[in-house]
Amino acid sequence: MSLATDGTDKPTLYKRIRADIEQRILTGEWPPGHRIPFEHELVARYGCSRMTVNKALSELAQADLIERRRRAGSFVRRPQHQSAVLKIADIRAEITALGRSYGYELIGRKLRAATAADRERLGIKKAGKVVAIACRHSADNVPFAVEDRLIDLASVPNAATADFSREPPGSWLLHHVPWTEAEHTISAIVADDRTAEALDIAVGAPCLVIDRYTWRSARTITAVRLLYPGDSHRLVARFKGG
Amino acid sequence: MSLATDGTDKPTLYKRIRADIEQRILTGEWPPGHRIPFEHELVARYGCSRMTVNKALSELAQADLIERRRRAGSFVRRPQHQSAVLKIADIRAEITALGRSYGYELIGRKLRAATAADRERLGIKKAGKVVAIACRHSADNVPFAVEDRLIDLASVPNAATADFSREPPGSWLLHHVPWTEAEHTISAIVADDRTAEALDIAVGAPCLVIDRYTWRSARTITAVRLLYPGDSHRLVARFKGG
DNA sequence: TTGACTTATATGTCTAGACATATAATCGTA
DNA sequence: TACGATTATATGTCTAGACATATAAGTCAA
Repeated sequence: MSLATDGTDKPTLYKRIRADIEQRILTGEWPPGHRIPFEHELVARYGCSRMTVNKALSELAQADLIERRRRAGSFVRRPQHQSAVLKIADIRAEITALGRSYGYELIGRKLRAATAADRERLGIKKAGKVVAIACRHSADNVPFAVEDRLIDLASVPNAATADFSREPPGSWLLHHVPWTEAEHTISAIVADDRTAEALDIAVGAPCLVIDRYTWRSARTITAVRLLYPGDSHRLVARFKGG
Repeated sequence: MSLATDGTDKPTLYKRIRADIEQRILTGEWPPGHRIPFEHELVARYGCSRMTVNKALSELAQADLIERRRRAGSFVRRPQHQSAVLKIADIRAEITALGRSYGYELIGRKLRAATAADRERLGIKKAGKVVAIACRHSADNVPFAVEDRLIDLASVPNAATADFSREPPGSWLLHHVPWTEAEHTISAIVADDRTAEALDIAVGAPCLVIDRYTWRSARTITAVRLLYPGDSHRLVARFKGG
């Protein structure tokens, strides 16, 4: 999206209009509630057609910077820092991006009929089979995160025979399931014995927890819980400019 | 964005085109890498002008569902669940939305010359004054979160005289600073004595930490740390369809 | 003052063209 | 075969219009 232009290239007109307005909003020249010039006024100012300013304003509206009201005009919105774009990177990508070596280790893997707890966790009602996987990701041979995953075999049958001893299940799924939606829940716990050992931290140390529930057009695919040492890992969410 | 339409209203054509394509992607009919029909083919299929299908495809590209390549065509992208929209609600809104009563309490407030630690935290270099605020938010009279905030008076001079004994500083800032950008960092810690007392939890209990750094066009506004009891609070981030 | 009706207007969507531009594919040459 | 030049083409942007529609504002009657 809106990159930092170095000024050498000539941006297109609608992008210039969008950037102009965005800057006035960000510097406070046009405060929240301020009415932006009407489309026909911008048409006159920039000497272009209405479709061009409309495209600029539509994108600003999509980014929640302005609100458009029929007959009334377009208005600067109040900043809503409750909505931020959170980057939850693929763990391997995250580690290699830091210039560290990625390591993966399968701890356990079971194929079983779904227990009541499994069905609860996957949000499915019918009986069926699941694959349960426990594994560990490490950076420079230091434990980075432990993963505890359930895959619904009704949705992903060939996960039954996949080899997860070398390829992480997340990566495998990414390449074998067409398109998914997901919901992430973030919380904090303290490490119990098992977790402390797996992450090589002290019992009682804080851990960041990411629970991800993934589905595809109303069918559950997988549920995964990732545990990170809480003092060394951080999630960064940047507002706007995604 | 894409709401569940009840079918009674007739969506506009470009929205229908966008929804049609989105559904084929989400159901897996068009898997990642699949080439979407060319614009001129969609023009023929829907019997509309090119600008209309272009608008639909442009929005799908903005949502990262497809990738557009000149001369080559438009292609379904691989799902990138590393990017999710995190809703960090205004605390009062979050609590009242749950049907619970919101409570606010100012714990401490100091106006001082910025210490080295203050300048570090706010990312400023010059000497100057800051306001340091500690306060607590509660739901149904149970501690919900404690807040530890620093405001840069060079950027927000009238914060020096604002009354934070009734209005939370976050809410005050929202109404007195035109527009801001922010970066959030999420981590986990265990409660120390002071935190445990403020949140009415046990020492050593897990806490979710949100550090928010807010600025406006390269000027620091405020830095805030929010501590939530880690076992009772959860952050939810939904991928796509925000 | 209040409520119902009318009107003006800014935005929402759409068209049938146009030229620009990046680049995949082809062709020609060393 | 390898590489450089050419060409074809899908997307990117833009225009000068058009009609639809929601709604703020004005009008008028109870």
